[in-house]
Amino acid sequence: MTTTGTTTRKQREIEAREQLILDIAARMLLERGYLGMTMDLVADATEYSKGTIYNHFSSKEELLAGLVAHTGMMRQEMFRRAAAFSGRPRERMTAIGAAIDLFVALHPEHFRAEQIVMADSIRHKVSPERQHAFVAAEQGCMEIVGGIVTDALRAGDLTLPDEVAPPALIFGLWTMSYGGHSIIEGKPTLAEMGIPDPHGALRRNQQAVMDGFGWAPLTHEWDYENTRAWVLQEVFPDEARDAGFI
Amino acid sequence: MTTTGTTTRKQREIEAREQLILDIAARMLLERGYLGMTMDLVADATEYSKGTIYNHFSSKEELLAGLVAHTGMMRQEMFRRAAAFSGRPRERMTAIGAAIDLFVALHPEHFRAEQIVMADSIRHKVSPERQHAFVAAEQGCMEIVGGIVTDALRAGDLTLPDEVAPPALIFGLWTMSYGGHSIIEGKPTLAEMGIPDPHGALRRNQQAVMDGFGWAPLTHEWDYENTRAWVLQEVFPDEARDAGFI
DNA sequence: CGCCATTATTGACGCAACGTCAGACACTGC
DNA sequence: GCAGTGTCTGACGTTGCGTCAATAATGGCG
Repeated sequence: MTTTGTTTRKQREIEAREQLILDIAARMLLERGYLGMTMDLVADATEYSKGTIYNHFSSKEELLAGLVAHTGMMRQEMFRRAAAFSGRPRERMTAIGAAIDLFVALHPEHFRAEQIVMADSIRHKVSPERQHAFVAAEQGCMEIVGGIVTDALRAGDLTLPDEVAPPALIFGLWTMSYGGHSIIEGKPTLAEMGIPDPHGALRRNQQAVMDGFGWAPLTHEWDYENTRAWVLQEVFPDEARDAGFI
Repeated sequence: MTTTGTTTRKQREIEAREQLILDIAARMLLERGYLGMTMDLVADATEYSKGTIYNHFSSKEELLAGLVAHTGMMRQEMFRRAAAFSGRPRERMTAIGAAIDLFVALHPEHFRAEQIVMADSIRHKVSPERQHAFVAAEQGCMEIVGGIVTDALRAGDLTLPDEVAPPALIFGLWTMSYGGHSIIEGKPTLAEMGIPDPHGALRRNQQAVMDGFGWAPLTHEWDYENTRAWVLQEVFPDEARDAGFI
């Protein structure tokens, strides 16, 4: 038998199968919810037996955690590309916002899986290694965004009061983004409540947070919707097309 | 047999039992999570049989929805009292923030139950009546907050740009609050990420949103932490004591 | 090529939890 | 006391998670 590099044919087969399981589980989670995603159905859909599925993921919780870790890494990669956008720090933060919107559109199962996995009762069944995988992705995103804030402080575009540390500002944008996408996903009646374009409202509110901390240039001095359009076109052309954003 | 008013002894017994079931289910949901809250255990803990539990709630999902409806009504009541605080509109909005913090501290199971119930796969198993119960509570809260924004606009404390409707501003505060409490609950490692006081950071960020829309008086012109302390003491003395806030 | 050791795969099985329902039970009016 | 009405019960059918003994595939070696 020949091997290519350091991986045998068998190892590559196993890796491909793991990807297949994740893809099918993701679709099933979206279409049928957590309870509707049964290990038997996953086994059937992949055309492997239950035992084989359990060789990859030792429990249903591990499989979910695998989903979160996988999409979490993709998110970090999208953050990295967004942060590399050349422009003023607040434009780069706007690019991060665009990246999140795209990410949510392309991987709508991520937040749902994350919410389930984060519940204590589920999380303590997940192996430390896999937990570390998605915690690291989260930390990575925080650090990327933290770098943008640092650049803004250095450039003099932003001056935070003493009682507000940079991570606290990031926390504000994070909470709004997280809550916004959770609510948009969970409440189909926002339009009846007077919010016909929740995604637009979310963007406008995130700009308001930055305005509130005096992060230059302010909303009325700069067209950040234009920056966003530019980011979608230049940084994420493929993703924006796939998500139907352009 | 004698009856008091329009309710028989039996009816009152049933009502008290429903309350008992809800209390025990809430505690169990908190301590053991959604999967750990089994109908058999609820039956055991209440010292009734499973059949009797199912006379009150026709499924586990209905029981969960019952929890959400129950605490949702309590939340609406707390919003009502907070909005009645006498002060400038932005102070009253700050009072709403304090009410939410107290509510989350006193009923930590609410958001968790709500997230579970809101997943499509669960929600479509819940009876329309009970769904209406908690949608109505949500709408009620929105209307109360909407009234405060309207007052602010009338008083001239707030002027929104054309593209931002009042519900869109409320949406911003809502998403931040929802996401904030979800994240605080779900991520035990915020301190390691540089956010040692997430509740404080959340409050500061919500004030930033209002600052961002120019809602007078701005943060640097008014001590809203002081307003909050006053609200806790005057409007919610009992709740603040129970939650350990004062 | 044929043989055996090792590894991978399978699906029937044990167990736990949801929801049901036939029968036991309690209460009321006569 | 007794019939009738409404309430309560827990054993049972079903489904889904996770296991493991049996089976199949793989690969090294004479």
